[in-house]
Amino acid sequence: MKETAQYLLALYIAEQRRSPPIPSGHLAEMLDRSPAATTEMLQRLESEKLVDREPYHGAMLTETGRERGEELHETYVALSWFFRTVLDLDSHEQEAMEMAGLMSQSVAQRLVTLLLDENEQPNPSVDTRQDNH
Amino acid sequence: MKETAQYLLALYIAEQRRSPPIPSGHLAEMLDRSPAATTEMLQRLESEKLVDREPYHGAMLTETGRERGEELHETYVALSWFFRTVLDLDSHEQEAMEMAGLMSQSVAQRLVTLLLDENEQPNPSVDTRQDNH
DNA sequence: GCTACTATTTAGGCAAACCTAAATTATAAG
DNA sequence: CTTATAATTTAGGTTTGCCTAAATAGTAGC
Repeated sequence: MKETAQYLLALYIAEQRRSPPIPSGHLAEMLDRSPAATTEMLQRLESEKLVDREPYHGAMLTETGRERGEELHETYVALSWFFRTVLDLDSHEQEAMEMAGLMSQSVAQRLVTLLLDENEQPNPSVDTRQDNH
Repeated sequence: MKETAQYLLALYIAEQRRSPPIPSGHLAEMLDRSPAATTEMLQRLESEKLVDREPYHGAMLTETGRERGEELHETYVALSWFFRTVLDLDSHEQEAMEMAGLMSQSVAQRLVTLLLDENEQPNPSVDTRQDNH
């Protein structure tokens, strides 16, 4: 039941870029899964009242699903920032998406706080990149 | 095939504290799994030549298994340090064990490097704890 | 408004990990 | 040395998440 998070996050992100409902094929591509796997997972999420589905057209987050998706997105952004700025690693957005759903609430929350603090009063020594501008 | 890492790491840690072979029941307790699940996983690891098993007595890492276990342990230590010192979270060793096996090589490696750098020339502003001594 | 094409869903199967209960093996006590 | 107890393994089953192939629904061109 951990993989569900990835679909919620992908759906959340997709809904920011195009208007719902999001075709299952689009999610399948984002997550590198078969269309069939995506349909199946969306049905599971629907039964958990996290998404609304319009068969053959697409899916969209319910209110509850959007709340969860937003949390995941915050964590995802914080993780991406951490990978890029602290660990000096590019192109790790996919891993950030995967990990966002695997961390405990407390770790996720502290990580988000860390990013916010860092944006408020930047601390150059935290940014380990060679050339940060 | 991601859960296997946890057993390797637990076995690696157990082997530091007591002499091999490590009874499956001991691993089961460390990982909060049933004895049956542990036996099954050890058999799988054995078929992958990562552990040697002595039925009804216990298991020990092979050379290959120990290499992998050591990597996982480094990552685990770095993660524990990160949780405690950067995120100011205690009692997250269990989560560190779980996550150690889920991260990519590159992220794990950078995290370990970060810890080593930090030990060489400590940077107080990275340690976000209120009272660190 | 058909028809051909594309996208989605359904059907059927598989592998990884887990569990409980039953069987087996090891061990400790008398 | 035998037996009772404790630990481990085997047997049988479940859930999650994935896949391919077949069926179905939607859509665009004529």
